[in-house]
Parts: sequence; C-alpha cells; structure tokens
Amino acid sequence: MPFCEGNHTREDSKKDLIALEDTLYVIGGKWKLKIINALYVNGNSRFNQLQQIVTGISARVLSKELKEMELNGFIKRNVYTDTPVVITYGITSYCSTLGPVLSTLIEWGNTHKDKIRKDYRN
Amino acid sequence: MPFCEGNHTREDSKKDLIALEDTLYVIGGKWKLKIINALYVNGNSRFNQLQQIVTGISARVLSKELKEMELNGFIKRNVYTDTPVVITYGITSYCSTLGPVLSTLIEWGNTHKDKIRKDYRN
DNA sequence: CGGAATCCAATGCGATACTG
DNA sequence: CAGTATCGCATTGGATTCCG
Repeated sequence: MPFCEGNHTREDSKKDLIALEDTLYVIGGKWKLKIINALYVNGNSRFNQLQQIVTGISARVLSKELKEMELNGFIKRNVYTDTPVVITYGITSYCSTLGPVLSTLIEWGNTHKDKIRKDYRN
Repeated sequence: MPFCEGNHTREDSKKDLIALEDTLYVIGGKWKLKIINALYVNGNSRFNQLQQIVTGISARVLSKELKEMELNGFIKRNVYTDTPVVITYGITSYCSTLGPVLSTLIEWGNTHKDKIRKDYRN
C-alpha cells in the first residue's frame, strides 16, 4: 500500500479503484483539467481569453467543455449585462476542491520535466 | 494562488501550466492511470489479470498501452522462461513517483463520490 | 465578442478471429 | 496464455462559416 497510510485491505483497494474511476470520469479527458487550472490561476476569464491560455483548444471544443462543466457544477458562467455584454467563466467552490489534485499534478510535472522532454523531444 | 504556498508570479503560472500539460501528456488518456493504479495495488500482474482488474479495457488497447508505457519507462515487462512461459508487468521506480498523484485523485473521488453518483446516476 | 452549425478527417476502440 | 491483425463503427475535433 504505497500511497495510503494504515492498513489497506482488498476491499479498500476495490474502493480506491472505483474512486479513481469516478474522478477520471468527471475530470478526465484532454481539456478539463487544463481549463480548470487556467481559471484557477487567472480567475474569472472570458471566452477568448480562455482560448488563448489553454493552448491548442478550438472554440468548438472549448464551448462544449464549458457547457458540460457548468452542468456538472465545476464552472460558473457569469453574464454582465453592460453594453456590450460581458460574459466570464469562473470556478465554483466545488471545483476549487480540486486544488490539491492540480498541485500534485503540477509538482510531478515540474519534478520530471527533464525526463519528459527528453523522451518526447520537445 | 490557491494551491501553492508563497508568492506566485505570472512566470510561475506559466510554468505551472506547462508542468500540468507535461504531466497530462504523459499520463493522460483514458487508461494509463487506471493501469498504473492496478499495478500499484496488485503488484506484478499478468496480462489477463490486468485486463480483469482494469474494467472495460480490450486486449487490443491494453496491449498498446502497455507497450507505450514500457517505452516511456513506467512499466517493466518481465519474462520468466519457465514452462509455460510467464509474463508479468510491474511498475518501475519512476512510475512509483506517481503515488501522490494517485492518492490525491483517489481521495478526491472518495470525498465527492455521492455528488458524482448523483450527477451521473450510476 | 461569444458562441452554434455544418462538414469532414483522423483517431479511438470494440468485436472477432487468429497465432506461437 | 499473451498477444496481433483486420474490420468497421463511433467519437473527437479542426476548419470554416454564420449569427445575435
């Protein structure tokens, strides 16, 4: 049981597998964590801002991802009815519980960036 | 800077984004973390074992994933030339550095499983 | 500006059958 | 047992265009 404290039964392993599958089901995929991180770091952002920060994402995909994440409670869409209308996206408090997940992933990437770059030669 | 201690400059944010992208580039995708977790929990495992643990994966995809992860240094393929030959897969020490990543993801899934189940009604 | 609609190409991936 | 080969459907997603 390398990553959990205390005794770890077979039942626990089963639960861990399910928990991991749950998590990946919700925030897996190519873009979700990057979008969340962008909003985490930059605060409320507009659509085009977001598309610039999250490198490589198309408007179509960003639109679909935002809609899905809003539906699932990760993202809040704010409409300011000024003229012209301003729309921003931000994370919810539920989404902010992903902070430790993000920081762990970032830390791992920082620690191993040399090997990663070497293996994939970017 | 909700998930990092100390001061956090714009440069740091940029680096964080890159680190996150690096990490997701290497262990992103539908199966890799589940495979790694399975090996993490169960220790060295044979192909068919692995396919049973990682629910839903086909032999074709498992084969391709294992090959790719072996190439990238996450997995060690062991051949025991008994009769019959036994082949097992296990994680490398490099791969084991992902322990904190896995545990964070699992913990988040456990904490929010009720909401996840409600939203997706499984 | 913030998207939605359409079209099309690439990829993913399951099922099945087969092999050493 | 541990895979590989082939097929064919389904999904992803880029490019472009259009709209309020």
